[in-house]
Amino acid sequence: MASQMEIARLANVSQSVVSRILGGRAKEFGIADETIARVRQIADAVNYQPNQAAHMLLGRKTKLIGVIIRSFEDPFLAAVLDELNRRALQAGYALLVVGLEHGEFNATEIRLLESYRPEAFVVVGSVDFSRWDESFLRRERTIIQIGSPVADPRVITCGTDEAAAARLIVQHLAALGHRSFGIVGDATTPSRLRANALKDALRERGFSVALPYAYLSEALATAAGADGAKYFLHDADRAHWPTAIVATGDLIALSFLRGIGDAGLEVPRDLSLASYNDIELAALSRPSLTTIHQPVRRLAATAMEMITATGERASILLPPELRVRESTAAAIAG
Amino acid sequence: MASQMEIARLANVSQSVVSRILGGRAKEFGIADETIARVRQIADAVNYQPNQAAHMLLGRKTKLIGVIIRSFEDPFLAAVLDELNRRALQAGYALLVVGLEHGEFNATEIRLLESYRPEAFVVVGSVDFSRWDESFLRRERTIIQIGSPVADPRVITCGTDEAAAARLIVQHLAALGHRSFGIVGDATTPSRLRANALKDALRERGFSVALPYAYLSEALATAAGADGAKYFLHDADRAHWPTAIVATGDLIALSFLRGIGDAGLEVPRDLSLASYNDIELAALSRPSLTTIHQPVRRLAATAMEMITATGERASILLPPELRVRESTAAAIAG
DNA sequence: GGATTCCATGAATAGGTATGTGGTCTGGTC
DNA sequence: GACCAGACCACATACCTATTCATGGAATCC
Repeated sequence: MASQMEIARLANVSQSVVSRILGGRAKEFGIADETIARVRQIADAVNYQPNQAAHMLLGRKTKLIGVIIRSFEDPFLAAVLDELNRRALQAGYALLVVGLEHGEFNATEIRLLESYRPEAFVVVGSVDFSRWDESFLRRERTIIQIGSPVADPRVITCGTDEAAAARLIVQHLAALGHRSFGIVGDATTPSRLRANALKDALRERGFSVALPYAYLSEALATAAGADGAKYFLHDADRAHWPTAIVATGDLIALSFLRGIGDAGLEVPRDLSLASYNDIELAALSRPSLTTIHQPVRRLAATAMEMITATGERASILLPPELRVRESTAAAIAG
Repeated sequence: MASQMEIARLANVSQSVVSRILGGRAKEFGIADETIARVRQIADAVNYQPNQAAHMLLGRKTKLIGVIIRSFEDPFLAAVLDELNRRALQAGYALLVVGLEHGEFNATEIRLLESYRPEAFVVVGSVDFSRWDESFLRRERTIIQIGSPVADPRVITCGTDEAAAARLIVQHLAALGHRSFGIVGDATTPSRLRANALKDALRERGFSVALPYAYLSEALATAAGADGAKYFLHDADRAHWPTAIVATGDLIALSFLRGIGDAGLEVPRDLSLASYNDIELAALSRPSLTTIHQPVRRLAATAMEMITATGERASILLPPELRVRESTAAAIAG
């Protein structure tokens, strides 16, 4: 709380000397050892801490990273945030965090963030940038997005290859003999992206996509899973039932699982279920989930490197990995 | 990015006029309508945003709240953070967030936060303040802790009544005929607090606590649940097995559930399981968890009110609520 | 017409830090 | 005894905004 000025008064030196000592440039300016020791000791005694406001005002680095997260409650995004936090602290950065209401752009929130002049922005999760304010995206400001890549050239993405992920899932399910597929998701951007990638992957292998079985609920996350289960269960025509369902996220899968189970169906006996993200609980549910693993640490680490690095920066796609667990099994003989 | 000075130059007025107009005090100073319009328009054109650094330097409100969270990955704490975020944005505050490594105090991290001079600190989750730096706790700075109350007079707590919660659980299990109890948790502060509260509640009702069955694993969260399951299963003396287990958190309970299930035991047939927090997935697991519900919104809202309010502030204890679900049932006849 | 009041705006300042420039000693050199 | 070189430090400034005080012109009044 004490300023350099106060310390200067107490030490009987000028503020500039204090600045040079505390800034670690004492030797460079040939300040007497005795003075250095005295100032250091006083600074310690009054619990000196640099005033970031003054730094910012001097046009120096703010050592702030603006984090815009789609949701705190999504365990995958939370894991990214956690790793981001770790890396940022190591690099001496503080995180100025804003969660998006309903995952949508909100000018007020972003402006609030901007007024603190963070050095870079990290968008955690997939969001629809097309609705975002041009003035936010336009400037030559580092914006790094972590999650499913969004096709926007103004944003540097650090994510996993969704097309490859979809192919992994489809290939796995096809190898188990599945021929009819369903998709459950919510109305968020990542869900949409994954649903599209899945349809592409299915088409690639010659499977026709029974469209009514691609269901993106208006509800969010866990509610979407329950909603999706209802949707599938209420279909009268059981003959057309898919034998495999892909959820666009583990939370959705877990809630879908519960909904399906409540109706007396069993996974994977009656239905195989795969999903995305590999949150911690995916391995702990019963049945455990076959899901696409996300390299959370590498994603966050890469994003932080991009921020601290100075040179060229380009979007990065990491290869996904499928963790096969209990929720997928051979299709029942038609 | 443009400053008031630049706008002033462009509009051919002094910076003070710009300040008065953009500060919404134009009328108060009787500035000509034409001037107001001109300045407003230019400010808009250059995308003016106030420089928080200058505000801070003027000794004004920083509009920053320092958030210290025990873990991003705990869904309960994440939910609190989410609600805190919502309320803070409404009040025009930004959140400067730091996650604690291993839930422990770290002077460097806190100092980083302090250098931005937040108006208040919110500690999300229960932490052991006794190990914290005196200089952080000493000053007359608002520090509000959300979660299981820690007995530290320097910190204002906003949490649920752990003693009452423990009584609710014990009463519920006792009513189901349970007479032998076990506790599973990890080595974190909230786990310890709850374990102690549970022991007190059991003692109150005259149940002796078989101490070996209060197991606080060194592992964290989900790992602790699996570890706890192993611990109980490896006990040779099945005769002394408790019929009801209380986990100190839903994540621990879910992982314990999986571990117990892998050994062929079924909840609640062979064992009743209760826990704390009522995270979203607690209702979606199979079996769903009987758990203490936390009034997340009220906790966060109350904390924010304490920050914005000016008068006296005192710790608040909210009454807990037990959500009875599938994981608890009548004890097997001894 | 000189004094008074109002109106619209300008100038100056504080706040904490880093840095370029100038100044004051001490001790040594011819 | 005048001069010089280091060694050590102080002064001044910029950064951006809110605010106090001051200024200038125009209109009003007796």
